[in-house]
Amino acid sequence: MRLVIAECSVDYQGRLDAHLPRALRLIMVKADGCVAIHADGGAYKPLNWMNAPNTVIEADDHWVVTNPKGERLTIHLHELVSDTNHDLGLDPGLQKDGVEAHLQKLLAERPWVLEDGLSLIRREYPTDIGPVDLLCSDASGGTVAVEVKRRGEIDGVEQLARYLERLNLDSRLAPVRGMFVAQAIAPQARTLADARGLQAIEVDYDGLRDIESDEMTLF
Amino acid sequence: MRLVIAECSVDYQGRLDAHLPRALRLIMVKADGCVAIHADGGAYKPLNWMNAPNTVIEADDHWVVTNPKGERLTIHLHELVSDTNHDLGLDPGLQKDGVEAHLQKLLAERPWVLEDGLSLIRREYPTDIGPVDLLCSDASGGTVAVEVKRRGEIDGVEQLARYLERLNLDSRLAPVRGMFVAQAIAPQARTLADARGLQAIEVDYDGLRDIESDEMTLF
DNA sequence: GACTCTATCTCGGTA
DNA sequence: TACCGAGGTAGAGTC
Repeated sequence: MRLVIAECSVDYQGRLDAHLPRALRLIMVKADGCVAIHADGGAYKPLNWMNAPNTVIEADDHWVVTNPKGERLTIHLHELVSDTNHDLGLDPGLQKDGVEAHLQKLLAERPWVLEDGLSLIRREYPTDIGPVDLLCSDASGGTVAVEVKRRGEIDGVEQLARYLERLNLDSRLAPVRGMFVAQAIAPQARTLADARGLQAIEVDYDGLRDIESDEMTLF
Repeated sequence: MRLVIAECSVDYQGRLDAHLPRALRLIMVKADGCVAIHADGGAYKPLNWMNAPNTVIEADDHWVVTNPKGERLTIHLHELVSDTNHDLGLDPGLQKDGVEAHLQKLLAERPWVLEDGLSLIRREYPTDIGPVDLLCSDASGGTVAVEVKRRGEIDGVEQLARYLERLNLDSRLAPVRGMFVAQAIAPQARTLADARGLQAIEVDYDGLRDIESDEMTLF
């Protein structure tokens, strides 16, 4: 990773046009070639950047970064303060826990915690407007579409309603009822779910994980 | 801006739990106190971060960054390679051109490019769930609600449908038809627009700008 | 402060 | 590859 501190001005032409007036900034060039221009504030987002894959052409007083999509970043270097380089090697990567994917997986493995007798037909059941998180069948053979969210907001309820509309056009599945599942459901989301005739269920993520680890220790 | 290159491992507990195994990385601390941990690849997004406002407590072999929301980032420093500091000062900021606001302005000035005979009633026409981008009247005196997006996705169609529902409650306007306009419309958004009886129209931003500059040179 | 919507969103998954 | 949805979305504007 190359770190350059320099007085610079920058122009970007690509998905939009943008210009940075002359000022002292950090220019970060990573091993994969991506370039980011940072000011001394404003969270982690750079002022300007160019992602890999790209080509950097370096002249005395300016760099031109281009990519295959035809975007172009031009950095004019007015005064160089510092220029260092460190080989960091490959990163082992981030381990995450507690996101929607994991919650969905936990529920797919034990749908009966949502309702007695519920069993999984398929995860990510496809429709022509996108996949339904879980398609299940209930104790009496009816079909249930389940939308899983980490936080249950109004968007998610609408998403589920859209899917149901589509699924109910399929005579092999109809009638399908909807179940909105989240770790926490906002009051407005619950109200909308009620109005649309959808069940809204809060689940305890840590509780599910405990069930998982209990099941693991059985074997 | 402080730049630390170090062999480190990192833990984040907050909106989710995340862990970074030991490796060589860049730790960037900006003047406003925000912290970002970068690997030598992977675009501009850091592996882990903590935005301002926060508090950094620095011990010999580890840092603890906490914020008022109760999130916590712990950085264990195993081996320090480099530690530098530069005062960059305030940044004059980025100047942008070509975002949704501009596209909306271009269309407001010449709605007839969307449909022959279309004329503007008002931009940002208010409803009780938010403003409609453009409210227009067509050649036969009917009312048209236009939603403008840079990229047309399913959310935008849903947004337009909600506005129409509201507008059609107003007997002075009803019936109002909907027009979904974007530089590029996703297939699923088009499908949903069709199902909702909404027109989906792609417009050429550069073409609109050319018309604008042509009009400018006429005067 | 709360709500809404944009974004050069980024990033991961999948067909 | 293109497309879709999630995100510790962040950030800006409005009420």
